[in-house]
Amino acid sequence: MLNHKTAQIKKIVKGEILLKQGEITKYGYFVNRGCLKSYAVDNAGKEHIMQFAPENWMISDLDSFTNQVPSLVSIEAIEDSEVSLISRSDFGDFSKLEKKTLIELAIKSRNNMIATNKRIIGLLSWSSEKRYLDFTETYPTLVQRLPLKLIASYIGVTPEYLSDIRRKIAKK
Amino acid sequence: MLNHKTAQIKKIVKGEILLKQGEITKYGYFVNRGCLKSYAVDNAGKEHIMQFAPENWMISDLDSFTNQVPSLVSIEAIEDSEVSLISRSDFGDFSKLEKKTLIELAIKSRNNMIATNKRIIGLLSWSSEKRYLDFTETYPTLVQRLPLKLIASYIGVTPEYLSDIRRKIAKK
DNA sequence: CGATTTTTTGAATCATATCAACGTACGTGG
DNA sequence: CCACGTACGTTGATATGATTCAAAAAATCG
Repeated sequence: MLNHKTAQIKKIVKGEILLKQGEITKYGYFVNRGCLKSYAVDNAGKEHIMQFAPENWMISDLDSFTNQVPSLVSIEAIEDSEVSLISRSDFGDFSKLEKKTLIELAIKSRNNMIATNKRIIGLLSWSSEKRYLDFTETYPTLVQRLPLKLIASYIGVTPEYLSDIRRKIAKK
Repeated sequence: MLNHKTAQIKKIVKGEILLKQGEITKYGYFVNRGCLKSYAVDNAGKEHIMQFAPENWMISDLDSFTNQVPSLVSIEAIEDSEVSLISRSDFGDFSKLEKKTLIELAIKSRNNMIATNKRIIGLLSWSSEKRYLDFTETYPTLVQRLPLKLIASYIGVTPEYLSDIRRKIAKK
């Protein structure tokens, strides 16, 4: 979809921060290697993960990228990674894109929207155990790859409680 | 964006159900008049509202519409309404759409995605009071128009608890 | 008006968070 | 290859935000 050949590439180490909550972002990031996360920090200083982006995923604060407003999230590498930078000049104005690109974009957006809608339904109406089980089914490779505390943050519970959930599941 | 002039129109009364959770949907709905909701019912029989769709909004289960899988939500009129039906033959295949339509779609999808992302951040990291206050700022007209219990369901609390929240806010 | 729905109130209970302590695994430098 | 430090995971005790249930009060509607 994006012209990765000409895109600017950046290598980052685990822990490196590409965007800080409250800043206005210039870029979206396409992950070539490694894994990033986007997360919001609440008033109590706790981190809540919005998205994981392993290989071939894009990550950004879409509102900040599109409308140049302060970002609601920070973006940070959770592994040593390599990303392609997506700039507003390449991608901010849809009318410059080819029809073929727009169709690809529409399909990806739709799939993304479906997954995101499901996440909202899960947060509203599923038990935390069910949210965890759904995560393991939807992202089996991430379950292996990520520490428990990050998964806990993504599904909306504390690490301690996810530990309880796992124990209860194991007992069955 | 959609060809509303030729679209099939349907009038429905308050309480009428256009899609039942678990069914495969044929249509998306564009609301000309009135207001609909989409909602999931959990194991305990409780209703959780995914989306409100007042005038000029579209509502559907996108996964069910696109992939012909069972819907995770039901769609129901919360006021007497009039909707235009959007069918898969009109809208299922992006390559049939004109470039201009694709651009409009991309913009609407992006705005929708921004709002949806914000909702997830809210559910993960905001207090229920903050979620309510954000709702009143984001959808001031709906606050007037909708009963408290529906707003409670949307922000993810019980009506009783939203009543408490309102009292606490009023005291300040 | 009366009937139905919505909102409020209060008490008991539950799911999950918090905090602190301990055990475990891991990675890096010596 | 070992030892140490740091990050991660588990456990249990206690605290809290939110739900549940029941009932009364208020608003809405035919």
